Amino acid sequence: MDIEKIYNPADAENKWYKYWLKNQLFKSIPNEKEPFTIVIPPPNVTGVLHMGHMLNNTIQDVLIRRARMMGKNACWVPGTDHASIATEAKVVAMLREKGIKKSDISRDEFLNYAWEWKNKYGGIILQQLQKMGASADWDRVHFTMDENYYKAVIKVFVDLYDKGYIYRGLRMINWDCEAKTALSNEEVLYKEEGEKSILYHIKYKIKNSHESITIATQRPETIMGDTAVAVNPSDERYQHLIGKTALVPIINREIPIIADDYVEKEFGSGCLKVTPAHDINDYEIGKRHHLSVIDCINLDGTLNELCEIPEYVGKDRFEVKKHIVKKLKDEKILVKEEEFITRIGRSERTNSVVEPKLSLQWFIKMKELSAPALHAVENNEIQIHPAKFKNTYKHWMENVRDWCISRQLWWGHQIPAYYFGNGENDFVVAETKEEAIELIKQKLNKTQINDLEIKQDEDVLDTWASSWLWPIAVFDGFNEQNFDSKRGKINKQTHSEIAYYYPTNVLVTAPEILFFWVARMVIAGYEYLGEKPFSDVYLTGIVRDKQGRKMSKSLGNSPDPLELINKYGADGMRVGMLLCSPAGNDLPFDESLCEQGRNFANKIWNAFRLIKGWEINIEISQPQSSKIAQEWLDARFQHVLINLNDLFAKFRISEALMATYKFIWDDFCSWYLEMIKPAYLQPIDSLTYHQAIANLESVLKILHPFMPFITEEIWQLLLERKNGESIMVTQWPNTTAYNPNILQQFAEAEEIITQIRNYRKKQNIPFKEKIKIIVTHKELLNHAFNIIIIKLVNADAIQLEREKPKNSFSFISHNAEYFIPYTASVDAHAEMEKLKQEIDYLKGFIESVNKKLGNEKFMSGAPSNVVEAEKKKKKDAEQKIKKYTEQLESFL
RNA sequence: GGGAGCAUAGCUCAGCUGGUUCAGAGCAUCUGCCUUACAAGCAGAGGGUCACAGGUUCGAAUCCUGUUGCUCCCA
Repeated sequence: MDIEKIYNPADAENKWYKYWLKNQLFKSIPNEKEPFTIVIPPPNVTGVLHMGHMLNNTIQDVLIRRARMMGKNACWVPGTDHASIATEAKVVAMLREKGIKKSDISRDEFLNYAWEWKNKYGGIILQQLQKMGASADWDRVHFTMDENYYKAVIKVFVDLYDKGYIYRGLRMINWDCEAKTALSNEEVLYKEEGEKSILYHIKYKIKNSHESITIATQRPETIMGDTAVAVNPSDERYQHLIGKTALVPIINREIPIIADDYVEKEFGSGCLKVTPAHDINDYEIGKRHHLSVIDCINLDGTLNELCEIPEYVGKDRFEVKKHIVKKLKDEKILVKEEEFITRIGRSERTNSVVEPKLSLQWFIKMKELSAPALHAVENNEIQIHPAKFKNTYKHWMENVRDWCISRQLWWGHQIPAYYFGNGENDFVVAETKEEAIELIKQKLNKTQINDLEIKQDEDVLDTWASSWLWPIAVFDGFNEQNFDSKRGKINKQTHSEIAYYYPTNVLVTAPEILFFWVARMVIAGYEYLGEKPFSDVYLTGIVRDKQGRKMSKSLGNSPDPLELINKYGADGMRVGMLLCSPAGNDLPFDESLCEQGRNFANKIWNAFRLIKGWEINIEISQPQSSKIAQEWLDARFQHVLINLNDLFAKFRISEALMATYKFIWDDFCSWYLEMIKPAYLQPIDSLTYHQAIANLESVLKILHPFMPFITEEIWQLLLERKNGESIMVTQWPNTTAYNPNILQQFAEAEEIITQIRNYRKKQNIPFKEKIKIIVTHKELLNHAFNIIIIKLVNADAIQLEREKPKNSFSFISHNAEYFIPYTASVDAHAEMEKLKQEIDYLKGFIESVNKKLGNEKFMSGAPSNVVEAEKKKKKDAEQKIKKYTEQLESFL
């Protein structure tokens, strides 16, 4: 067979991915096997594959492929997330390019465009995942706005409302005046270095007094919303003013001067104007002091009539700011302008300055609902890897806040609340309009309500309020037949898919969404099934560039994963990704890691090429060296396999890969293949050949989860395979008892070989030149690996001689002394110097051991095995000294 | 401001309840080699006051305290 010298991944990848699909090897349907389930963290439909996805999905694929080989019914459910805000922004931008404004079209028209957009671009990322070899069951693709999923989300809203967990309440929210939407905290960005702003010191007159008080603010445009002035209760400067009344400049409204601990004495003038409608802290102060709330800014950022200054009404907040500063200056009320650095919140999407705003929003009460989720992690029912995130999770859960779930957007699940009047309670919550009408009738005690105009809430739900149902909804867990709407629970046993796949096994995701998503899935799982959604949570690292910056589209510092795949192969890329990714740590990604992966692929390819290139001669019998090699490799493989299984169990994926890597490169290629390799152009015996093939097959199996393509390619070429067969459905090797002695013997041989190779190198003895090895102890002739030593260092034999040979290089390995007669002139002086140094070192070593052994406290305090070990160290060192001394003497 | 975590070789990290797995791995670097599977390779080598300062102990990278520096979360 003519095999390419260099592995070419592109062809193999296409070929085998198609083959896997064609033979439905990723497909999972419930059967008698034990399930192993992973639900994908659904990527945004707006997304294209980035390095974070790559890492995340590679890990999932590794886990799922291994589980499949372990004989489980492996089910990896793929899908995407509708990403309310991000997608709506994309669609709005797309429309803008076409010259269409969102405000000019109806909700339905907009949604048509949005669906069109989703259908066109929403699947790209899933196709990209196929390039990296994702073995997901593509018949199970889900989308958070699929018909059934949508219904589930609405059902859950209604259910939680009926259970009393959902309420409508006034809250200070982050408002994006440009996008006219509420933002969650995580959608508000702050520049790391802060932003320059000006702190204005403004004089407020005191009522019935000639005195005034100077407040400091960076938002003079909100003074018309002031309802108090606050000072620190311990601030001596202002003691006498507490309880008096101040006058808001320009409009002269009377407001109290109050004392509150929140005020920092050192900041600004130590005196704070309180504007509860426009600042979150002020809002809290306002609540403590029962202040009124004057909301003088409109949703679009313009001022309204509540500001009491007609010329400002309808003007933008920033424009008003300019006017007001000028006016205050003119009236000499503005006494100081001070530059300072502050954190200004900006909308992630529009970059506009976020306006804190009081608004009626929908909330989920979290305290009670989340209690089981807290306990599940506390008592390790759900394990988080790495465990250090357990604390973070606990802390968040213990201080959980109510969840604002409404978003002022169109793309998403429209809130199923129906209003029939302007009163605060003139609404009902129902899954359909028809049901809503029935409820309204009941509420109003009427049989006909034709005259009423019924309007559904305009807002949609936070995206997380749909994706938190993901592990249940992808199995259609909320369908009518199995959802007990009286209890608000899913009947697990009557639902074949849920009963089989739920709870899933592992969730692989980024630590950033531990709360937004992971915690909430756990909450939903316990609420609807009384059970956790997954047993293990594997938190990946965050992929960063070499400078430690997070990879992001805006920075443009993320390499295109598809290009990396083109360059290094999907397998190479996967290895590169995994090599640098211990769980939960940042991983500074570097392309050279993929290169390492590619090189590794090539290494295996060439091992295959070597074995396949051998010519078999059935006449010859197996040499002893190959027999030993096989025995050793068997033991070594078992040793590694046990370790590997353990690492997988602990989710130490990058270490598992490294263990596999080292086994293949060092043990299999560097040692085993060299041990059995026939002399140049010589044929190999049949037994060794077939053992080598079988060994390579085992190697490919443990490598398959990491490098699916090349392992399939070689596996298929290695032996004749039937159509439809694949390495991915072969059985993961079993662990069996193994002989640890042979590992020890190999370690000894390895040391001897290394010593001899070093000697050759130092003396410049070419490998072709045979050397002689002499021992003086008969039992050394019995070492099992002697035959291998002879082969690998090209010696003619290991000979026994009665006398220690003079004029020889000698070394000690595991208390055995070996001699190699000098072949050329050797610098005797240098050799003696080296021996002397070695002896000096050993003497010092013995000295330190003696100190320990002479220490009575050590002798009585340390366990006996430690004392024994010290004694042995001493003895070994003494023997070495003796031998070196003899050698030294042989030079004289 | 509150909380959590981290600091070990040039880089990325292992190192469990203190003691032969105790200072380790991979990459990078350096030195020889285009040796007959692989130069995307082979054979070797160098490289660390385990952040700093104390303490506990017969014994500390490991436990305790403090200091410094970094990261994350919440406000």
